Amino acid sequence: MAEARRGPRERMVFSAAQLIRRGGVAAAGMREVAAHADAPRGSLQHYFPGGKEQLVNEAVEWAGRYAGKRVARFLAGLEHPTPRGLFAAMAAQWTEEYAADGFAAGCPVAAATVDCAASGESTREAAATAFATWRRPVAEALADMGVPASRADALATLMISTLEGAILMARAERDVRPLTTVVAELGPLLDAAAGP
Amino acid sequence: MAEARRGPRERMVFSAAQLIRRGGVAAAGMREVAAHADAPRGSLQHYFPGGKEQLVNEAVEWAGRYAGKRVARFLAGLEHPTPRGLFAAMAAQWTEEYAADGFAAGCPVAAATVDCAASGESTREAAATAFATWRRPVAEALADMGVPASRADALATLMISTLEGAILMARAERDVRPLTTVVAELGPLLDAAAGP
DNA sequence: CGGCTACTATGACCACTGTCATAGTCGGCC
DNA sequence: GGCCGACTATGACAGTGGTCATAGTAGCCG
Repeated sequence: MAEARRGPRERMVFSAAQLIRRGGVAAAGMREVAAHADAPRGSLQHYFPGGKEQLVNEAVEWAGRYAGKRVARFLAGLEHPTPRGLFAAMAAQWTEEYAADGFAAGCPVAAATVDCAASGESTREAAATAFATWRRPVAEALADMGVPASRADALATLMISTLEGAILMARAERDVRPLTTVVAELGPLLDAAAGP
Repeated sequence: MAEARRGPRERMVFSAAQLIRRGGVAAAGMREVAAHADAPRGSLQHYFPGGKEQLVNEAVEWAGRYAGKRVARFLAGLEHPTPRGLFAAMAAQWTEEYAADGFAAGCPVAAATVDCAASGESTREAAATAFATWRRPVAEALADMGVPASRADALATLMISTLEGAILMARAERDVRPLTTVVAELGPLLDAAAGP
């Protein structure tokens, strides 16, 4: 965090994602986004002529790219890459954040899906794109670890689904238990899929 | 659905849950809830003096009880109860709804968690209670199927987490693929936990 | 009948939201 | 300098949200 060396436009997208993470799309007001990004309010209509919908969509897509890139970082941090290790690292990012900063925030893609899947078609598409952007590197990593290509994508879907749900339950319970539990329970299945 | 033989109070709680399911808590206006429930607007402040927060909390708790009771129904519908069969039935409820009515709605507990976990402490507690109310019968069912007591609760957490995440992805993609995928992938693990 | 309680009806209030219109500033480039 | 584009600043607007205040109705009880 704490990169002040970005243009105001990117900062606003980032701030939008942060605020959406906390209270959903409706709770992330345009004025608040500008304030959080230390950006002038007048710039919103300049950079995002499509209005809030455009800003939200870019925030969701940004989150998808961020999650996708994190996969490579997680893999680099594992000396002995296994499916279970990757999943544990993905979950650990959340347990660490929750331990450090509390349970205020969740996944912005999930929030946008909940708030906009029925009303905002473009935002729903952005969320679908974000999930795909996230799932692809996971599936590729699984394939590299020996998971048959036919199952890699399915297991990536399983991992992301389970992680998203565990994030939800963890926030509701204010406890990382769901996150640690799903890692422990899903681990053997994931490693078994990577072959002998 | 379509039980008009309930009191206005219960109808409003039900309608609130329905509207929260679609667009989140913020999108479910009080006036809209009353209209959806065919209930007088003036009754809102009479039955829910605690305001919207109380109404939302009751809707979330109602959803938790509903989900918990569904578990018994699913079990009754399985002639040969297995963990996988239960999970498949839970997911099938969603695939069937999505096939019949489209992907407009998700889980109200998830929506309330996303929108209120950071801002509304009482709603967060209601969501935690709802998840617990849902998880308990699942864990008990698993235990009855032969899953060791020590693992039953963990597997129930895994099932609910995975289902919630798959619901999210399915709505985003407008495709039941995530739901069917997680059932197929998680099934063997669940059945293996039920013993030989 | 009077009186009481449960419930309904309706309008007003205030805080906000996203969006727009308009004007202003700054910096480079001819 | 003069011009022009990019960006900023600010106030207004129309709409909507939840909530409150007040008044009204229905039905039962005595």
